[in-house]
Amino acid sequence: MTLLATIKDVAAAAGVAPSTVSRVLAGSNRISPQTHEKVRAAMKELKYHPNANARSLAKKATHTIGLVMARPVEQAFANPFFPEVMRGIGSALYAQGYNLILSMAATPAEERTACLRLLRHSRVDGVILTTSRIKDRLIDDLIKEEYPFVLIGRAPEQPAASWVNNDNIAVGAMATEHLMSRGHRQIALISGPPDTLVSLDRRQGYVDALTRAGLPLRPDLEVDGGFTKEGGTRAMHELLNLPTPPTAVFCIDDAMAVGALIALKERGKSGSVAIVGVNDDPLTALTDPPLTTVRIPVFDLGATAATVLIETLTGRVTGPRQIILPSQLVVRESSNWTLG
Amino acid sequence: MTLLATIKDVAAAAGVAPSTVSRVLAGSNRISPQTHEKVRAAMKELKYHPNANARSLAKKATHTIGLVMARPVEQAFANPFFPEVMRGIGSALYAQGYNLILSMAATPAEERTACLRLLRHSRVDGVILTTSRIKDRLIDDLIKEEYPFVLIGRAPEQPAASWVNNDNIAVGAMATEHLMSRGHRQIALISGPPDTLVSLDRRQGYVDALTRAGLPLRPDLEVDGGFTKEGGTRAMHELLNLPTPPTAVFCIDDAMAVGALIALKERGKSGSVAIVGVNDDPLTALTDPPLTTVRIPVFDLGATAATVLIETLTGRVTGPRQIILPSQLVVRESSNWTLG
DNA sequence: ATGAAAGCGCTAACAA
DNA sequence: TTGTTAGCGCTTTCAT
Repeated sequence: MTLLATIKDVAAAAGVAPSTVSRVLAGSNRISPQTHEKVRAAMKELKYHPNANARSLAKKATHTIGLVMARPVEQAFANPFFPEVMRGIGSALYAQGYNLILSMAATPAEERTACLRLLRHSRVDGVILTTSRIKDRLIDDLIKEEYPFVLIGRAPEQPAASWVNNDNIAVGAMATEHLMSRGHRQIALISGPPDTLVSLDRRQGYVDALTRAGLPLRPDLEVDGGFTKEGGTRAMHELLNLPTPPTAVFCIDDAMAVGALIALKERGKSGSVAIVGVNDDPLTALTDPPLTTVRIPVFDLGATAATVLIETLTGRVTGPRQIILPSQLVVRESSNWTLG
Repeated sequence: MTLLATIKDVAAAAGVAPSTVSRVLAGSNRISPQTHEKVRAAMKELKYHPNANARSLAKKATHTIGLVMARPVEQAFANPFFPEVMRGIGSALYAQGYNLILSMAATPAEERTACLRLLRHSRVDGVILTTSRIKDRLIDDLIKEEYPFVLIGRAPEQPAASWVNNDNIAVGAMATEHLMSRGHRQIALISGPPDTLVSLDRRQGYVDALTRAGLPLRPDLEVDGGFTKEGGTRAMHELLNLPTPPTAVFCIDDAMAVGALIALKERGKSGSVAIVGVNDDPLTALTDPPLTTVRIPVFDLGATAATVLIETLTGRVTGPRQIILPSQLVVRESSNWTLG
């Protein structure tokens, strides 16, 4: 602390000009081996470390990206999606020497102001968003103000946006087809709010699969579970109260699937209704019964988003990039039996 | 993007000097209402946003703190402790207008370099560490270089360090006493590596409780589960293979407790050995059987650490602060029966 | 209450 | 290959 050495101190100690030190720092090749050596020695001697703020100011770039996550408290981090996506982002950034500023917002409004603040104050060079809303004011703002960003999800109304997403329609189809292959015909859907794209897309896959199989859609079999465990429990009870309850349920997220399992247990019906979730949360392998689920490449989603953003920032890539990553069905006991 | 307005632009537009604009920005009172108004108007007009880097450079403070987490991949974020502690930190920082730079390291060595880099390059004003090792080189460095930091955990060898911790000894005692109250006398311990303080402290509570009750310590009943689910399963199998197996097991973390439950299920012994975990991971309520656990105030741990760090940075508090937060037993079915 | 001017530590032409 | 000289955008004495 006390008083850190500056580039001038190093220059003086090495008997060169500050700009020469700067060149050494930047790894310029237009520098003689001898001076390079002298400068390096002076740096070591003085324990010199370049000041990132000064550099950012001069270069108009921070080498930092922002990650903004808007989650109501109850969902927050209970859902392991977010930690895992962060790990992916972190690993890509680390590999490229970038830093990560994390901002956790409780509401979309907070998210918007926090995100714009980071960008406008030049604290970050670009941002990664995990929004999933169909209509997003923040995205409009980012495009209007020309800030670089990458979405984890997709933005149907904004063709100019870069994003990386998993194949949510395929996810829904995979889960539903798996259940049909086990003889089910009355397959319910526990989904999330209809203004989220994940929810819509996974439902679409469900609808597609049923339609292809010539099965009718039953609106009474579609319930919103709000992406929470409790919501899943509530939704499952609702379904069980139906005159003709489903024999299988596709839950578009593990948390709700786990909630559904609880409801079944409460009704003494464990194992009599097939359940499929999505995400492959590490703990779902040990639910009772172990949960069949569709594994999303969450880590890769994060890593890819970060990579795309950095490529955009460095100009290695121009124009929007849109990438879809594949998912994979993991069959466990909660659905692995045949109806009848 | 294009070209952002600077303080000079605002000054020109308002017909004042840049320093005056700066004063408005800083909320100085030595400024007339009229000029204040003029300046505010110009800012709005020009969509002015102060540049954080320039400010940091001039003020030698970033208003940003760093959070460095070292976790081998397998533990990483599977353990909900980290997301939750981050939420706590985030909420306190948000309230004070601070930013958070997150750095995820895979090894202690990476953690050390990443942390020191953040500080030395003046990217952050201070850091929060979640280390739990007894002897930590990073902490020595931080103290030597006089960087502000707060630990989540404790640092017995460094009385000058600020930290916030939960009452781990009480945690161990609580769990053990609960098991004794249900008639158990052969109580095993599945712990973590002996070089982590959490592990040692929770074991200490276990030892204390047994000793107070006049029960002997049986070294064969103490197994290292490495803080992972798989480790817990392995450890439980080991215990079950003993000539005199335990009737109850205190696992110092939920992940291992869940692993232990799996081992019991694999051996067809579910419900015949009492299990207690620590953390109250949201998903443990739905294990089979639901897990008794000690709830740690994880969010508060994070929020308090952030608050203490900011108080240190702003000089509101000087000298080390050391805070212990209480935990709470949550009895569920995995242990709630009496040995007969 | 306000302005002028000198930095904060680094980069980037432009010269030499 | 190296040095000189302006900035980058903001804060902060020191005057007035």
